[in-house]
Amino acid sequence: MNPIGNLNKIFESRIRLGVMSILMVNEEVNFNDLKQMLEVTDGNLASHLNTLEENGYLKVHKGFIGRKTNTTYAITPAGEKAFKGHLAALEHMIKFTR
Amino acid sequence: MNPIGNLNKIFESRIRLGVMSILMVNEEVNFNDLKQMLEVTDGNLASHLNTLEENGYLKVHKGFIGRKTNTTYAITPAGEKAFKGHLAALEHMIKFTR
DNA sequence: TGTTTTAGCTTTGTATTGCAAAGTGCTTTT
DNA sequence: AAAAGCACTTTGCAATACAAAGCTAAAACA
Repeated sequence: MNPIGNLNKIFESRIRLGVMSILMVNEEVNFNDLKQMLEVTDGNLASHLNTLEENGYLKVHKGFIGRKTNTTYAITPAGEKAFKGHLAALEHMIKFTR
Repeated sequence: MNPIGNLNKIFESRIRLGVMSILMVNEEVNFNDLKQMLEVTDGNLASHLNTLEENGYLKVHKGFIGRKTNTTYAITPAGEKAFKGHLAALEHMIKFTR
């Protein structure tokens, strides 16, 4: 009945939506690449990554390339489940409009 | 490249998304029915309807049923175009994740 | 060796948004 | 006459978004 009842509040942000969809197709992506793909400021991206991590949807890996720091982000199983649920809700809503 | 570049800012709100998807399948719907379908407070709904109207996505018709007021809402051509564009962007994003 | 740049943040400040609750005016129902 | 419903508007607060600035450590450059 309610076409929006199953949408996930966390994924109402365009940036968080973008992060998740990028990480669904790329096993892990570093901070800078995400920043460039989404065309956002670094502070803004960092805070969205933070809320995704706080919700258990993302895991962070602080590593190195050679001796240069390289922080990568990847989706957790919980994140994948939540995101797929959200996409299903969106698809349902879209079908509802036909 | 950017999976979220074509999303419409106006439709990032779950309630506005809900209003639009309801009005895509129902030619016109009155205030109270929208309120019940979306399970929101009247003030909250009114303000979202207002922003949709301000953006030219909705037209409002203040009429009567008998002698009782009945305000109905319907999508404008611009609203339909914008919403379809947003759905296309969402579908594109969803496909991107496969 | 000193200076600048880059990566990845955190902090700060502002502006916008979301929302509930209360108030309003008109009408209908009881 | 009183209560309730409809369709709002207003108020006020809390959460959010975002840019900009600051910050640390390492790297690249001169």
